[in-house]
Amino acid sequence: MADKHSPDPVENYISLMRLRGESKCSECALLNRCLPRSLADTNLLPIFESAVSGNFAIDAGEDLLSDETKFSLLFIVKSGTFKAINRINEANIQAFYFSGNLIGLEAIGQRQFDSRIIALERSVICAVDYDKLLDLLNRLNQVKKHFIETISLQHLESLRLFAIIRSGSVQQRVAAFLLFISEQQKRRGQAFLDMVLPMGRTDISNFLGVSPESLSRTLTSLSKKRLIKVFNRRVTLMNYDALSKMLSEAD
Amino acid sequence: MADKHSPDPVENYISLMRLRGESKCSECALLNRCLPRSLADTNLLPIFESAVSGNFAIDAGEDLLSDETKFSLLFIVKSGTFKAINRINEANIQAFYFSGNLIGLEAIGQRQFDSRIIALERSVICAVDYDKLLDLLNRLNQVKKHFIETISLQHLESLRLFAIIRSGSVQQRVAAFLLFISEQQKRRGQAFLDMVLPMGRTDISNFLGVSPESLSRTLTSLSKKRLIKVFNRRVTLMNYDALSKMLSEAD
DNA sequence: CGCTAATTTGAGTCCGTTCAAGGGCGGTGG
DNA sequence: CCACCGCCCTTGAACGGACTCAAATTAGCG
Repeated sequence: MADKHSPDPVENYISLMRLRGESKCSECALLNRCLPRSLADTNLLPIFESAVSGNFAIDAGEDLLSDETKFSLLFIVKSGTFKAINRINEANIQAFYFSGNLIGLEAIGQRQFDSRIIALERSVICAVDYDKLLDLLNRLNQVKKHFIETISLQHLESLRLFAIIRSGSVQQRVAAFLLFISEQQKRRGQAFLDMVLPMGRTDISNFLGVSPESLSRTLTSLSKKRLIKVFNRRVTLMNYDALSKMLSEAD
Repeated sequence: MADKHSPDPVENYISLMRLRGESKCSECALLNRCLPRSLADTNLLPIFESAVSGNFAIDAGEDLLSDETKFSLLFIVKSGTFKAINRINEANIQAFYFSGNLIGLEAIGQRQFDSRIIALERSVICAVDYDKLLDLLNRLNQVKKHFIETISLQHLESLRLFAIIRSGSVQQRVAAFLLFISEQQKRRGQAFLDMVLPMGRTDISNFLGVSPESLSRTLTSLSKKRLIKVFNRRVTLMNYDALSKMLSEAD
């Protein structure tokens, strides 16, 4: 397969992890949107922290893990973006992960990842030991609740994206994608009409199940309709409502 | 919207539930494939059973719940089949649920269902109180593990179906669907080459994001290639390997 | 500044949809 | 038991959107 990615991601992150000692949730900017959010300002936070293996940075284009990585760590994206590509179909992007997202929820059940996870830009990751976490849940009832809810919400989000992308025209898919990215930014408390796509056109088109050419044409078409403005990877939503309406309308 | 479905599903299943007192997991044929499977032959089973609200039957075409139903119960399909259709796009089938599947995992996070769930044939449902279950998980460590793994696996399954359906041609989508159904049968311990589709052509085509005509043509085309045999809703896989290969090949 | 890879644009083709009509199955009532 | 009817599924023909192939332009990077 590809020869560009790190030879042994598993070993890699363990060594990389040592580059940063920072694993204090109390000092993490993400705390109030993360699994232990209910523990802020309580004396239970250190209990959760004992499951945190550490933080580390990863460069653009580097693999976080491969489809042969055994599952033992859950990753939280502190900053940056990742893409998941499938082993079976290289040209198939399974998901994107943004700041605040958990990576590995789909791997819990089979104790094995089934996709390569690649950083799209320099990113920072927090690693949580799953077995330790599972044990701690009994003492951290709120975290138990949040954890299960998080998996559920991520599942729901997948289903919704699924529905839109499956049934719509290229225009609808692209609109849905832009709104999806916008939603991610909003969740992070950033401006949601002005955005910089962290991934290239090819990645987007693969994700949408569309040819890159069709994507390109659609973007210019939406620009001409004054619904968006495109400048390379910088996209501005000029008419949010009109874009939203496109999703539910016939065509 | 449609006026055919039960006026108030929430009230409905509570009354229907009384029709059957059977809520003994120990007497359930599904036990070894269900959440409390690790508790079989232990004295912990009654603890789990205390979260089971009851069993009830539901007729073909009836709603199990609507998109306005507040989430409080998790449903386990004891027998039969269900489809989930989206509120926003009536013609969009979000998922199928088979014997052994859990219904409601996507609703946990937002405490609200977002699709109508309709029985495709006469089916039997087991209802579990989610909050009770959550409390019990501390005492039932194995169930806690299984429960989270189940959500994870269901999520993974969605992602995989998603990937195939999104990227493939109609042939690939149809092949993937047939293999998916086959997989379900296998999981249930039934013959997996010979199957009866519980849903109509329109439901399948909606699920695959394809016109009913295309689906029909594809089925006859696959028949002519001797890959399958179709007789109404009865489908036989004549060449399992060839069908599998179709998923990964270019076209 | 020049290279390479990514993106855009253009033209032609094909696949899947749409629209329309014909069959077949199951249900209902005589 | 059989005839009728409605619905679902299949088949056919024509259209259209998205893909493919090919070329030009642009961005990113040393």
